[in-house]
Amino acid sequence: MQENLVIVESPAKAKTIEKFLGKDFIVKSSFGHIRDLAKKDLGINIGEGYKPVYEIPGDKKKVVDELTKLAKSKTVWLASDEDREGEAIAWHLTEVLGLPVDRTKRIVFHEITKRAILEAIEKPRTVNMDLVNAQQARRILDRLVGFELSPVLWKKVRPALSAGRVQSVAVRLIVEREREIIAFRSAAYFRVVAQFYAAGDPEKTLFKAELSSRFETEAQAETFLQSCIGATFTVAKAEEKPAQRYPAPPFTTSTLQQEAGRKLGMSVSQTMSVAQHLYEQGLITYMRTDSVNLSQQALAQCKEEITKLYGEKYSRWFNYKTKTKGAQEAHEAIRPSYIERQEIEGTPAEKKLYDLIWKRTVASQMVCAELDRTTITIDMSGSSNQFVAQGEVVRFDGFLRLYSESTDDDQAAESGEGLLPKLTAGDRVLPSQITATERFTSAPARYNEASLVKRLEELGIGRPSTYAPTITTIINRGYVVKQNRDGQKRNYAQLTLTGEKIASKTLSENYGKEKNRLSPTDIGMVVNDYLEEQFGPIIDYNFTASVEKEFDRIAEGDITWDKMIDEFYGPFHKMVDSAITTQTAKTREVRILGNDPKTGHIVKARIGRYGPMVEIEGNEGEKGRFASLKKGQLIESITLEEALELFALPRDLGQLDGEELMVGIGKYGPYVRYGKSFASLAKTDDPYTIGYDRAVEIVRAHQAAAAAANTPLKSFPEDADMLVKNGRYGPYIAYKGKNYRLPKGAKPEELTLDDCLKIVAGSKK
DNA sequence: CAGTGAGCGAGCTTCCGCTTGACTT
Repeated sequence: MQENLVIVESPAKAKTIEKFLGKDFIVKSSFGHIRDLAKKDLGINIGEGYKPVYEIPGDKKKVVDELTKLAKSKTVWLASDEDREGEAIAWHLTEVLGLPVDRTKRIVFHEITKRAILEAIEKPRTVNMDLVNAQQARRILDRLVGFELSPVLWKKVRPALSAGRVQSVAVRLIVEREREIIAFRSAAYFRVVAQFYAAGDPEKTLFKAELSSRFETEAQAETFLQSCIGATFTVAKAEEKPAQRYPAPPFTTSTLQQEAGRKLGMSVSQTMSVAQHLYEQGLITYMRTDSVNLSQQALAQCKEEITKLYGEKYSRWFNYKTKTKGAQEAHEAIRPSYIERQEIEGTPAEKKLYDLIWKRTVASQMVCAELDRTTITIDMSGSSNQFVAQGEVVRFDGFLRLYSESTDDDQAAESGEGLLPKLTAGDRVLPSQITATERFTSAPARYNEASLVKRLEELGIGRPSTYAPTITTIINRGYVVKQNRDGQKRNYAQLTLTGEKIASKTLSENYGKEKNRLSPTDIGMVVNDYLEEQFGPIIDYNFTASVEKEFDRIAEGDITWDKMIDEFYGPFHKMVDSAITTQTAKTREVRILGNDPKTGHIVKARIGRYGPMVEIEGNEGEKGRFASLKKGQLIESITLEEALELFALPRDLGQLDGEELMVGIGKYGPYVRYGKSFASLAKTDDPYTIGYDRAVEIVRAHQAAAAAANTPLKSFPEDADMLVKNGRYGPYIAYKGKNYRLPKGAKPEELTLDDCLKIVAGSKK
């Protein structure tokens, strides 16, 4: 019979720790928070000093019952995480389990190693109420903001919307980036690159050098190329500087999300779900962390592994310090549980993510890469312009042997050059070719999920456990869409000087192609503008940082939580009152796009009953024509041309089997209609351009699928009511008007009537 | 379910952070 009960937050952690502690200890998990503010209403008694009303959510009752039972006969050790939230969990446990706060043992450790845990057991403390109060203040403030702002939006904009300290800033970032893009005007310029070789080099080995100035027009570029004819080129300066490159620190939640996005193309929530699997199998440490710290044990294992793989000179013992604003460091960095395990079994995604974590962790303990950076500056006769060649040579690879971090900046790759010839000042070089290429300044990039997380983290907004859910929320509320955009074609000019001849040609390229980028919707923009206007201080980028400072003061015991909340709530509630009594948000604002060239009537855009739309006004007393905007189009930025295109639907494609074939966009996306049946277009089909043949193909496939869906996978002569069908979520059982899912691993074709009846009976609770 | 472009109005929606499964026809 165990004498001791240790309570941690995560069940996987409980299992590990139980092994370390021996049979006098039973280790259980609270599964995170066990109590929260009442779900209904505000859950805060404002008149009674903001007294919180706590309740145990339905799905936590079972855990709490079990813990309560176990706690009765044992010494309880509260081992929730060492941060504000963890301290609050410990306190809620004392309250709910009826334990004395001043005598219950509270222990903490930030690495899950036997030594760390045994040490923690040696020196228990008690619950730190100042820290708990800081958490209560955080919780109450978030509830006040969320539950007072959201109803204002229901009233002034549209029902079921939401606002909050974190999500509203996330939306704001995306809206402001979009406005930068809308306001951006691309400018063309000419960039000149020469291919030189050293005079007297029999091999004529070419190297590239770029002109330090750029030209605004093609004429200027051409004049410059003319001036190159017959000019002499002399090395003015050749510098070689040693440089070092450092490995990146081990992964936190945010950096893991970024790298998995860039290198593996995984979404933020995919990354978290795969990481969760790895964690549950004991393969990696906890995946929701803001710490870059590695345990002594992990450091030692890295050293051993690096020495084994590459030799001791590649190893460097280095522990990183977390710089992130508001980091709470309750855990280690995300690393393999056992560094010596270089590969794992699992799904392809699990293997790839594990490999990424393994490499990043081990590389963080490797020595710097040693580089030589060479810069050669070249003068030309008759001109003050200079060409500059830059080269980088890796003298010693160090950590690069294993891992190199990706960047968000696609253009960085363009500039990296290799080896340059050995040259000294005064050396002559000869141009083999000089080209002037038209380039264009580009608008700032839209955020993707990971770069948004990165930005939020920099601002200290949100926590590792909320990054993925925050993105889901702003998408679900319809504030933001994640989508791909096709690139557009554009032409650019290129002038090439070879010998004494300048050739000119026009080339074309694609630009602006985007994958999984976030952009605001019209509603997102309206809500953002409204919040900015009425609640500016709350969605200020520094709001979280400034309240965090207050929470820290509460944690230090300098101020009381209720006073802090009171000082916040007074002015905040005034803003709410004034917002409710003043004008509504600008949901009905109309933007005039121009005139329809066919009728001369005004074309305008606004938010209608069914979302954003464009309208061509009708004649006096007549209705106009309406069309919905496409996903990703905005009232603020749609052009007349784009608007007119939207009226091309529905399109008549001709006849099939004596029925009309029409293509349109309905509530459920693009469709082709034949007679009374509808078939959805594939994602890759464009309703504006789809042809007759492809439409027929879709109709035929739809007819075949409909026929297949009506044929059951399996039926039984003994019982006509029992059918195994194929549905959206795979095979299922249909029996007397109800559907039942198959147990995991069941093969539909092998099921007997008896099996099916058992499944039906078993699913009834 | 498959084109629409007001205004009678019940009752509902909502926050952030901790943690995992359960479950969708």
